[in-house]
Amino acid sequence: MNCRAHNVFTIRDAQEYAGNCQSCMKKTQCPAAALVANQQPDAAFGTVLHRTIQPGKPVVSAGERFDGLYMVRSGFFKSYFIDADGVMQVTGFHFPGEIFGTDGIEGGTYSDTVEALDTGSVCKIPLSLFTDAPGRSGTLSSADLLRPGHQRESRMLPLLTIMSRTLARDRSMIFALGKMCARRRFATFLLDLSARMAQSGYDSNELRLCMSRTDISNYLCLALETVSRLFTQLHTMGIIAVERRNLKILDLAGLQALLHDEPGGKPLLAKAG
Amino acid sequence: MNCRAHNVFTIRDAQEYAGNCQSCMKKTQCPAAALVANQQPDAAFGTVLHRTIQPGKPVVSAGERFDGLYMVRSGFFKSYFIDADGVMQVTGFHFPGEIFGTDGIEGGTYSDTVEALDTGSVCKIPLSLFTDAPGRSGTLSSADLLRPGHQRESRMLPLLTIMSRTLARDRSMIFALGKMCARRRFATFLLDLSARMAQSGYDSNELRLCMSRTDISNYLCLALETVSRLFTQLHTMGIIAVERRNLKILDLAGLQALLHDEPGGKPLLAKAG
DNA sequence: CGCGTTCTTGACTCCTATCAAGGAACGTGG
DNA sequence: CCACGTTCCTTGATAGGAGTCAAGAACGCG
Repeated sequence: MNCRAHNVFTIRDAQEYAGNCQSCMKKTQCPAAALVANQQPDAAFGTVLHRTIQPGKPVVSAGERFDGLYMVRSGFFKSYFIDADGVMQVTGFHFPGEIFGTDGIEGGTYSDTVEALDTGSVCKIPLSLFTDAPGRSGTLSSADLLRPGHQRESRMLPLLTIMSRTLARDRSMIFALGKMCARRRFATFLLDLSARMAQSGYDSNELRLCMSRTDISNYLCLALETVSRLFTQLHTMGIIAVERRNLKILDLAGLQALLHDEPGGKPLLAKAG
Repeated sequence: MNCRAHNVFTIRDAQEYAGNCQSCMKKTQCPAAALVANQQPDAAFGTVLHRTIQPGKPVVSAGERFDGLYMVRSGFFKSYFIDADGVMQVTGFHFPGEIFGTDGIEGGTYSDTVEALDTGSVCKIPLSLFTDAPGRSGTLSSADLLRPGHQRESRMLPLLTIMSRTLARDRSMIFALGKMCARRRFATFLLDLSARMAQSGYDSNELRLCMSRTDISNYLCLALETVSRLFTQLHTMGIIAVERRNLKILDLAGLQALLHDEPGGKPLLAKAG
């Protein structure tokens, strides 16, 4: 447990290094960076570890002991779990600047395996960074929690925010799976990818799909063939241009329109009113 | 609607009363009870409010300002939201002893409407109870968070636990919607109800379905007719006995077996291996 | 070039939604 | 007590979206 932090990088083992939040490209979006900043440099807790991952290799594996959250520094990752019957479920894709690992908080072990889709790197953020008292006052008031914009010493807030965001994401996934037909689900997926690419600093119209068709179909809970057909369908419609794993959004409005018209699609079920 | 209860109840308005956690039937399962117990009686924060709800009336409505979590004291509740296109999604049912309201934490407003299925009562637990410093030390160590059994002053832990549990529940919902055929989804639903009835202190084999077939179908994202057919199907198979909203589980093993065999059902998709 | 992996395309089947109608329970008013 | 409308639920017939089976194309790699 070394912790000579800040400017000097310290080797921990062959793979892990004490990260330098000051120089990190993602420091503006990373919740850890802010917390590390106003803490004693020599504090034993709160050491952010940097690690590089080879394509196809796991960052964490399901069942491993929980030891913190992870932030994606570079590259793309997918997470999945395998249920009792051996059925795999891809639970998400992770982009630079995003956080994963919250699934390990409660049980003490991660429930998802997260692996790199290409070469990438992550920072491990110990949970203590969010929960231990900082140098100064560490207590929270509910006002802190309810006004995220407010700049107080509420170390816990980022964690709550991360979890709430995950909750919201899961909920829209439930909605997508339950109430949307295949095409609408697919359009939602593309728009989500696009928005997150933008968030991560990429061109939102120029997607490099880093995952296989199989991954996408599993994630969207559709058959592989259905996904493939949807790619060609939207291509034919002139909404996107696809060539292998490179995708261009040609008609954003058209793509968004797919979310609202029901092309005979799935259930309408109970309308409001 | 009276409120001279326990020792001294204080009137707040026509509906709300300061709850008395000491005498509450649910105090062993309620996260608030423990926290209230070791706090100054006259503290301004942390007042748990008790409220009775008429059938069909909302406890909270989507869009309302977040003002705490709720615990079900008695009765049954359903929560739902209505999306931009006016499609309703029932997001869950809540049993005595369970908590709802976490969906309001991040945005500052609730995203779900929660309404009573029959006459019931709830306690409102202010978030401050989990976040404000108690009389004594209020700081947390990660050890507290990772060892739930440990009896330390970690007020935050219950909140994290509640959120993690919600997260886990949502995830299994995603799995159910994405990877299970209608019958398996239905069996999962019944088993879940049964387990939670037991948790709430009822007979796990004798379910009084407090929600309509429409609610169930919406929740499971199936057509109303499909749900109806499933009731009769399992009835014919001798697995359950249904009469209106009263349901008896006659063959638990048989019900559980439905989870594992694939009767031609939905996708198998990517198997592990 | 052969071979494996990934992706596309086509033909067919089946689960479940949709349409349609009939029953059963409940409340209200006569 | 019975007619009555309303709501909730069941059952049947039909149709369509997406899964499955099967084969072929495109790419990457040794």
